Amino acid sequence: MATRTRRSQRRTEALSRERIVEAAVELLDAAGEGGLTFRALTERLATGPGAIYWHVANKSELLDAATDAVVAAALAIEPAESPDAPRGKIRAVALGLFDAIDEHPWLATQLATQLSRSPWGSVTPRIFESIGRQVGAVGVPEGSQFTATSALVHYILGAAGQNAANGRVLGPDVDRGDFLDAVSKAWEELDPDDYPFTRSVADQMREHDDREQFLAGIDLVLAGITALHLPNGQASAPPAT
Amino acid sequence: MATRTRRSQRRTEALSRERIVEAAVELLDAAGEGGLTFRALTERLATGPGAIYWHVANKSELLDAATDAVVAAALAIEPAESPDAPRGKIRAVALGLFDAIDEHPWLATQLATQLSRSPWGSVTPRIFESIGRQVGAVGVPEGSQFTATSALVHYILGAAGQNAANGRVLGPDVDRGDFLDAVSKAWEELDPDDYPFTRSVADQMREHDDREQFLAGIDLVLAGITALHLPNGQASAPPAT
DNA sequence: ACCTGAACACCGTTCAAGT
DNA sequence: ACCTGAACACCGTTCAAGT
Repeated sequence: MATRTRRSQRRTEALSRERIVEAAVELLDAAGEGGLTFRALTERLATGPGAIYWHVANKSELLDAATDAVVAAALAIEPAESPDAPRGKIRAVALGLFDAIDEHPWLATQLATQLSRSPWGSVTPRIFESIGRQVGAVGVPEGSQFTATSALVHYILGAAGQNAANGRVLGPDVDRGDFLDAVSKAWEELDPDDYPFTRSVADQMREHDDREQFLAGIDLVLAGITALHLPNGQASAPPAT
Repeated sequence: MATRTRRSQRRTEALSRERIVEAAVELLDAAGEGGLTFRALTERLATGPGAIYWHVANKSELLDAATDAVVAAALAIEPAESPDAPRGKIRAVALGLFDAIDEHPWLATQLATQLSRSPWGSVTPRIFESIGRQVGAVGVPEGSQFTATSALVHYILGAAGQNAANGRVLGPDVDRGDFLDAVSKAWEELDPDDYPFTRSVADQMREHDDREQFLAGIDLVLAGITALHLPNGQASAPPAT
C-alpha cells in the first residue's frame, strides 16, 4: 500500500494557538530542542510559516508557551486526598515536576533559561505558589517563608534538571543499569590524587535511584527548614517510604 | 582618525585550541549564547571556519570547552587561609560558582544542558569533588555522602542558575532596585484567589539580596544534613555574617 | 481575519585546494 | 600539519498576495 506518513491531509480544524503549542510539545518530546523547527511545524500542521506567525510572535514565545503548558499540566495533578499534610504535599508537587521533566527532558534547559530570563513570567509564580503555600502550612514564620520557599524551588529545579536526560542520554534503548555502570566506572578511573572523593562514592552512584535520591534531597531541605526556621525543632522526620 | 575596530590585524600567534576557547568565552560574555557564532569567531581570530574546525570538532564541543574553562577557573580560587573549617569551605566553593555564573550568565543554561547530557564529563566531577570532600570533613558518614553532596550540588546549580541573568535581564543599564520593584509589583497584581502566597511575599522579594539569599539556602541544606545525617545533632548554626 | 509560499539573511559544517 | 574560503543545506522570519 505504501501509505507514507500521511501527506498533506487537509487540515480539518482551523489553526489555533493551542493547536500550535500542542504540536510544538509533540515535536520537542519526539526529537528534543533541535526537533522544534518552523519547517517541521508547518509540515505537521499542514500550513506555511506565515500562518504560524499569525498566532505566535516568534520561536521564543512558542517555547515559553510550550513550557508553560507542560508545567501547568504537571502542577494541576493534585494528589486527590491530601496524603499527610504539608510536607507530603511538598513532596507531591516536587515529584510532579520531577516526573514532568523526566517525560519532557527539554523542560530542564527551557525552565532554566526561562526562569533566568523573566522571573515574572507565568511559570515561576506557578511553581512558587504551589510550594510556598505548603511552606506556610508547615509553620514557617512569615519572615522566613520567602527564603525557605526559594531554597526548595531552587533545589527542585537543580535536581530535576540534572536528572532530566540521564536515562535518555543515548536514547531509550540504553539500559539504565548499563548507563550507571558506565558512569560509575568512569568515576573509578579518575585520578586518585585529584578526585579521591568522587572515586570513593562511585559505587553509591551506581546503586542510587533517581527518584529516591531526589526525595531524600527534599527531605534534607525540609529538615533544614525545620531546624533553622521553626521556633522549636519540632518533629520533622520524614515518613518511611 | 576613524580607527574602526582593528581590522584584519594579522594574527601574530598561531591559532590554538586555547586561543579559540578564550575567544569563545569573550564572545559569550559580550553577547550571550547568541553571540557565539563561527562567523564572529573567525572575524575575531582573523581566520576562516576551516581553521577553527581543525582544532575543535564542532560548536557543541566548543561550548563544553568554554564551560569547563570557566568552571575550572572558578573552582581554582582557593579561599587562601581556610576560613572556618568544612562548612566555611563549602560556602566558599558555592559562592565561587555563584559569582562565576553571575559574571558569565550563559553558564547557567550551559551547565544545565551539559550536566544532563554527560554527567561523566569533566565539569560534574570537578564540582562534585570540591563539595564532596568538605561533606566528608563535616563528619557525614560514608553511606550518606553521595546523597548529601548531591543535594548541595543540585541546590547550588538550581539557585545560581536562576539568579544568573536576574540583573542582566535588560542589559546592565537597568537598575537592580527598579528591576526588583517591577517584579514585586507584578507579583502584587496577581490574582488573589490563585496566588495568595506569592502576593504575600512580594515585599520580601523586593528587599532580598541575591547572595545573602543564596547563602541562606546553603545553610538550610547544611542544617538539614546535620539534622539527618550526623549521629547527634551537633552544632550547625551558621556563623554570623 | 486568517492563511499561502516565495524570498532573505544568517547559521553550522564541509572540503578541495593551498602552504 | 595547519590554514583558506567558497559552497551547501538548513534555519527563523518577513511580506506581498490571496481568500
